[in-house]
Amino acid sequence: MTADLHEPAVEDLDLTTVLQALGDPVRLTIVRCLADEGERACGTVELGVSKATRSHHFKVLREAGVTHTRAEGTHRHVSLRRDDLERRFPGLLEAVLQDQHAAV
Amino acid sequence: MTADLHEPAVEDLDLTTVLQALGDPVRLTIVRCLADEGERACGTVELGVSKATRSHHFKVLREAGVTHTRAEGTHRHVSLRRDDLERRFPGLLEAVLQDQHAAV
DNA sequence: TCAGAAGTTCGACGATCGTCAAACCAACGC
DNA sequence: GCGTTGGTTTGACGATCGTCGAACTTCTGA
Repeated sequence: MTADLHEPAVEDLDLTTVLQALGDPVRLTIVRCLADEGERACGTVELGVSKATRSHHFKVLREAGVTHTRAEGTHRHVSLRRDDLERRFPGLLEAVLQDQHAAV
Repeated sequence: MTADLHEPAVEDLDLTTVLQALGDPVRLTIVRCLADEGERACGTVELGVSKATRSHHFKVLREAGVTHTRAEGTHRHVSLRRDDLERRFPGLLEAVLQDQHAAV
């Protein structure tokens, strides 16, 4: 579990990258869950995909700067970088979270 | 130039699809241009890609429901579906357009 | 009538993506 | 120590994507 936990600084957040990160059903599910429940351990989100795939999606979100990951023992606690996103792209995350349609 | 000009209805707009459509540098350039300049003919946006590629990107935006295309002779006039997007995803487009960073 | 212009469509290509199983690593509990 | 648990990494796979040139369609203007 080397895990650099590399997260971009606020000023390095790239809109294209963030939109790409959000433009996936599984990752959108993760983001919604984090928005509702606050910080979550990586594994406690039900996604219907394998461990490896889940890890991959969390990595994409983290590297896009959407989430913050805190290591604690064997667990990783993941949370939304709401303030950072709001500072860099005001209103964006709110708009994405507002959408109820996609809950299915 | 068969061109169905198929555009989804407001209630059929899908967040994932829209975010995917916006998550590309070229298409983001198009959207910004349309936001600034209003309706534009397809070809009058400088993108640095071939005719075929440009046509492809316009198609993606249209089918995602981001743009409206009006045929007039050999030209296609493309415009942002601002109202529809605002109704379906309040604040989303505004947030995307707000970003100045990406102008390069 | 016919040449040209505006867009689309059709392969084709390399690159990236989402997915998985399997192997791996690091911490915890016994 | 040792097995277990939570998560990552590593290929590998098929699918999708962005790109192009070339052929095509449709309209326009001389």
